Amino acid sequence: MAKFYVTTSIAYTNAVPHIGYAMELIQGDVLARYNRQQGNEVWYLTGTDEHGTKNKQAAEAAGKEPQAYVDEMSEHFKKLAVTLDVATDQFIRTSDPNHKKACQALWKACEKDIYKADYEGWYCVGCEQFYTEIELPDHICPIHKKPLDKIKEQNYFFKLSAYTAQIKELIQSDQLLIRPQTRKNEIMALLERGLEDVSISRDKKQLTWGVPVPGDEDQVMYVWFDALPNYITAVGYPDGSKFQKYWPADLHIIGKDILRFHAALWPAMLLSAGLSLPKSLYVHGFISSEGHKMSKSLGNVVAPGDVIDKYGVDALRYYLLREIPSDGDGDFSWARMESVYNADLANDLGNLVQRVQVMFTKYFDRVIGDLPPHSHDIRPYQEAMTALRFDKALAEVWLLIRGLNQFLEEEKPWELAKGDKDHLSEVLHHAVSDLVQIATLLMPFMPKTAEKIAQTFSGGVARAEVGLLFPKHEAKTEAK
RNA sequence: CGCGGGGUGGAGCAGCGGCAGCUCGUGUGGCUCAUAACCACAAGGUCGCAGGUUCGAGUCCUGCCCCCGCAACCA
Repeated sequence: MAKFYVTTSIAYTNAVPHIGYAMELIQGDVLARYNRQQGNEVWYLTGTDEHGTKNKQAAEAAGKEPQAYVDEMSEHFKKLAVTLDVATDQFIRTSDPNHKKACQALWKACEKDIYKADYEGWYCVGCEQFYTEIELPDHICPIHKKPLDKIKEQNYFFKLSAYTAQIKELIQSDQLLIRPQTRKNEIMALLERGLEDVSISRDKKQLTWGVPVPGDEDQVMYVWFDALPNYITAVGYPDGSKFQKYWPADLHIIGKDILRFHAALWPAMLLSAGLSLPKSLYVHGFISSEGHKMSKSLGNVVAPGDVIDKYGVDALRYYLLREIPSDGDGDFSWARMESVYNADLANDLGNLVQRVQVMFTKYFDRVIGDLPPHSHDIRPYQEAMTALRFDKALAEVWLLIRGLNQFLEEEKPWELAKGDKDHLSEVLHHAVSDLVQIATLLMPFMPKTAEKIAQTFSGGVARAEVGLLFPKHEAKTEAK
């Protein structure tokens, strides 16, 4: 039995969860469930990133103490996972005392690559944050409309530059596998230019809400140096037994915006500390809404809960996994959601399950009995899963679903029912066998739906009481 | 010359050197087991523009136009 340790990125708690984080959680869940199904020993980790200036500001804006604020925000993310039917094994919070202690241990393990130097930057007192020359060339804070101060302070730096060659080699050779390929290319281009040392701490005057640098009370860790280690502190770094068992992670699921942290800084930290590197990164894209970047001012931000209320959890999962390309950016639109729900879920799949169930009920008084073996070659599905192409895997399942609808059309069981009962039985048993196989393939993607299909034909009996999988949406609206 | 993604029938996408394909929508027909569902057929594309390579180019090369992200603490 192999182990499979998969993580999502940890969500930043300065805002409520949106659909992008939901997608990441769901993608992780698909892989976790798929691996459990294969008999692997899975550890699926997610959590929240709770330190840093922005969290502190968000807390102040909400009139709360930072800890109270992140406690509350973290709950939103935990609840989202439950709502989405995402079965995580662990939820880590970077404000956990254990995490902080382990971060400090990692800092010490990296100490040979840490040195003190002057950091100079443009600082906004209002934001409590540094901006780069490139971000704000005019040195005016866009939020506070005030000139930035040029501040010079002593910080700790990490010798990231020293690891450029080594990391380049590890990524090039796929020892640290980055998928999709285009993201690997992107990071290789960055490595080609060379990595620069990075500041990994802030003066406590600028950043109070974070993990103290061990042995220096005046300095607090830069949030990434505290966030990235969650993947090892969660499982018990430095000396927990789970750490021995699960590290290195098999896969980190991340968004494209944080690729460089995971493909450069994180590996360098691990190398410095003498630890193994994660085996692979999977980088998903962004979701736009109605063709535009989601933004509050445009009013097109999609809350996962709204979609679930209208269409149900599995429909949201299906949309995010099938309609958003697994290797790039995608778009969410309500019209498309409606279309996908009706066409793929209600008409193709839901109706198919229903018609087979009804025929057993009508023609055989519900009795199914034993089933013939599954008949379909699922290698294309498996290949898509291995390649992390959730969209393609689902497309393969839908080929089976459409194929079964066609099969019924060709065999015309409703006509066989008038005479050839033997052949009728054969045809319908084949149909149920197919549906059970389809349910198995769908399980990682839509666990509730898969379960319902299995139940509909469980115990050798067709069970009408399980009900429709995806009631037509018009009906649902009228019922409200 | 900052980096990257993209422009293919009404809509959303696949194809990435060899007869332009899929889903939705539309039209016609079939069927009646089914959630007015399912199945078949059809209409609809000078594959962003201009050059080039090739026996042959959405597919490779060059230039241009247009959209969309990112630019080192927004998944």
